[in-house]
Amino acid sequence: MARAKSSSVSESAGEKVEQILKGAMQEFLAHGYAGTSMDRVAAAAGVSKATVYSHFGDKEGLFAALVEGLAKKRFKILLDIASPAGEAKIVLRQLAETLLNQVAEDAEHITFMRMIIAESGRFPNLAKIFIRHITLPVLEKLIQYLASHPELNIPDPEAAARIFLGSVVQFIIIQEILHGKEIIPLDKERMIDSLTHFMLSGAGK
Amino acid sequence: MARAKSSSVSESAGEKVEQILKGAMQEFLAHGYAGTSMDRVAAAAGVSKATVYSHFGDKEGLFAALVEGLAKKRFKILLDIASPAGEAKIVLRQLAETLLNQVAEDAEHITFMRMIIAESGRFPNLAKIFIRHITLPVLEKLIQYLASHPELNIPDPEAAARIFLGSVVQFIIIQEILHGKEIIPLDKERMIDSLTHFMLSGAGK
DNA sequence: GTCTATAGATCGATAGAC
DNA sequence: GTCTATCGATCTATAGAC
Repeated sequence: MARAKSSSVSESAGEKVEQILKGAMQEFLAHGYAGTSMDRVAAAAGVSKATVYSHFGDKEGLFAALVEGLAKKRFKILLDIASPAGEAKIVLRQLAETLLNQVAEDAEHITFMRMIIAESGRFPNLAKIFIRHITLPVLEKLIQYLASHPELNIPDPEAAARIFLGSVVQFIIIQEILHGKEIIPLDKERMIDSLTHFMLSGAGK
Repeated sequence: MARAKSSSVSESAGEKVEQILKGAMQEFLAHGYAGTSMDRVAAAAGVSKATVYSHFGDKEGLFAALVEGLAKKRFKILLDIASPAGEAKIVLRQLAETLLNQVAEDAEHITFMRMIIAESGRFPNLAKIFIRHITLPVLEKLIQYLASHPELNIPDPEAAARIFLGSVVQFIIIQEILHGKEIIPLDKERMIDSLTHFMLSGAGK
């Protein structure tokens, strides 16, 4: 019952590593990089501090490993969202809807975004991992969609995709991350309606 | 030459206070909240640590005073930008242009935005000060402008204003704060063109 | 009011036993 | 590999001299 004290078998291959990553994620998301101590990471992971150091070298190495893993996870989620099919009016509406509902309600995602921005000064490479693995693929999918539907009459698909996703993400940042919904409330549906309205404004109807 | 050792006159009313605020801003912008020590603030301000504490109580009080001051300064700058006059096409283009050029090139403003987002989890009130003093006034001016020009045929000025400013701000966040311009470069002019295109899409031309 | 000096806690990182 | 114990530095905050 109590965990094997281990002697030879070494059944716990990457077991402690995952414990550490999980505990570290918890602490970094809660307190940011500078605000997180290695003692607390070790405690949250249920291992000793020395074990943490033996696996990840130092605090920065642990943080980098953590963010890369999270970015890949988020990458998957968002790419599933952005698989377009059907009429433009419906596709665009659904994309905005899913982003606003899925992301805005996901507290961990919110906190993750906050942390990436927070540490983007000291850790530019982590921000770039985020851009490369999350922002860029979603943007590219949308650009491709807009460009392959000439009936929409969009003069610059790349810029339009930026406007579309930028509006949605910034809405989430203001309402959720910066707690703006208590000060400037605005229904998600109205954002969705207006976004699709502008995107379809050039269509022949 | 050397500063008066002071004995009675007390010419330095809020002199040290301003020194402290200046030094603190420097340190907080460079290292974030948790990453900044009161020793370094005192050193950067050229005063003793005890003096810092006597004026601002504790670290959080100092941070709050700092952010409130910055918010008011930013508020002024952005409100000057958002004073609309003239034809819609030109007014909107100029607003986007000024925001993109003025804000994107202002390293201090970039860093300030990063810090506000970074600390918005632990210090929600600071984020709210930012929203109330900066985001809200600019948003309101734009809403008022859009609403008072019915020839633009904008169905929901509040949502449209969000889209306009959200696109611009998120563009700055991705390109500048998250270092995205090295990965997804995009000319500001194309953003401006597309933004005005969408906003004017309902006008009778 | 402003300083020096320091208390008391916590930090990142490591040595050494097992 | 993983642990305990600890080092030396640094942290926030304060006491006491001037």
